[in-house]
Amino acid sequence: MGRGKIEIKKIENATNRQVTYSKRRNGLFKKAEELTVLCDAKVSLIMFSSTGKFHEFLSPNITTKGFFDLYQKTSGIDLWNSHYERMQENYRRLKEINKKLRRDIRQRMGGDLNELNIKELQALESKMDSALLTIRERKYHVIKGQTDKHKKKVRNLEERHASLVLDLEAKLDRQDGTVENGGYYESTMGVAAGNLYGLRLYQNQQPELILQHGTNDLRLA
Amino acid sequence: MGRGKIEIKKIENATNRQVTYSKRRNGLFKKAEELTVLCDAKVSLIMFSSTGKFHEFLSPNITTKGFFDLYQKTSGIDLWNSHYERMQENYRRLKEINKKLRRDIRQRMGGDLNELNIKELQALESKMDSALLTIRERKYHVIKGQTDKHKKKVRNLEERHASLVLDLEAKLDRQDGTVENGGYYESTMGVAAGNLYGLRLYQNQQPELILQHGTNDLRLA
DNA sequence: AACTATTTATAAGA
DNA sequence: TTCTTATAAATAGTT
Repeated sequence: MGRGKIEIKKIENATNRQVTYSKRRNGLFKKAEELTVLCDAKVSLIMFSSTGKFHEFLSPNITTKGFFDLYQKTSGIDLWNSHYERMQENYRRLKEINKKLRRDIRQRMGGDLNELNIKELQALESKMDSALLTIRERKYHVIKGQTDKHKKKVRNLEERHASLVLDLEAKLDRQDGTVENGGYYESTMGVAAGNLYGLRLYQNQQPELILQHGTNDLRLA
Repeated sequence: MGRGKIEIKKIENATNRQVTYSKRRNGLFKKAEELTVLCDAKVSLIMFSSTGKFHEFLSPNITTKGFFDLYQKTSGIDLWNSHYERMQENYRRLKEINKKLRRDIRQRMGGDLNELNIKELQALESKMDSALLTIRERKYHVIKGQTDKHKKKVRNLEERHASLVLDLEAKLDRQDGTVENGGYYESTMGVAAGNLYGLRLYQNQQPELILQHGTNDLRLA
């Protein structure tokens, strides 16, 4: 249909080919649409030119996805289930492993033991026993660590208190004050000093301080 | 293009519509193929008639799947990735659970304990302890079951042996033989009877039989 | 992109 | 369905 008849074979002239592609593409689309309307049909027409450009016609009231689903259902041709299969296989395997892990844990928690024979029971008991040992060791290790930390803290506090006491004593020394004439002493140092001495008494350490309390020599031995 | 011009709207007469569909479908296929050849294009043409029948044209050297892949890549339209996503999400979740289960087991085996604080360690120890108790109980239960079974077996054997002994005694009785003149007795019953008596001695049960051995009265009391 | 001679598709009828 | 054929539509080559 044209000025001359043409042979149906690839058009070698690229420009010519491109023009023919454009003309015939429109013709095809027009016919596809006419068929859709005239015959109430569903048509999907997708084309890629030799240069890679893509054009598509799709009957209205349907998506390309819907069309492909319909295509698969009607033709029985599988387009992408094969893509699934590896993942499905992996999923299945993972599920199986999961099941085994769960059973293992259940048994380690004392459930599902009916499945085990005497030998397996003994093995499980032995494993649990040694694991329990390790856990206990670890627990004691952690407890000891915490205790040591606390001890260190206490020791540190003690040292700081001792140094405060020294300061206090030095101050009292410089004032040449006595406990007996202590109006000033009581009012300025009262509670703090009381606590400090209280601490010393409670700790029952370095009692010399207390014993020398009555004298003016408050230095530590 | 025909005897008369037609309006492009749905053909109401079903037969007519079917005929037109058939004719135009062929025309479309022919044009699609010509385009493929003339312009070196890739064409996918899929049609469903109003009656649901499906026909397809596809340029050679490509599969429908390959075509759809190309379509997705070129158009950016996702046809089935969404199908993947749910499964991928499930897979991811399962993997996460799996990881947790493994860690749990490792900890129950005495590994990875550094991750646990003192409270968690104590909880784990307590759980393990009670589980171990259950396992031990189960083990003893199984052992007891086996022992009982063995005991029953032994008792059964004993009974059968006792009945054999009775038979033997009855036979000896009928022969009016004594153990002392026992040439015949020794040769026929020797080893078996010896074992039977041996068993009885070992069991230290019903000693009457042994005590009455010297007499002719071998019946049990 | 438009023109148009010609080929091709197809509507209606058989 | 298929064939026929008059006619509409598509388009090859040209401008």
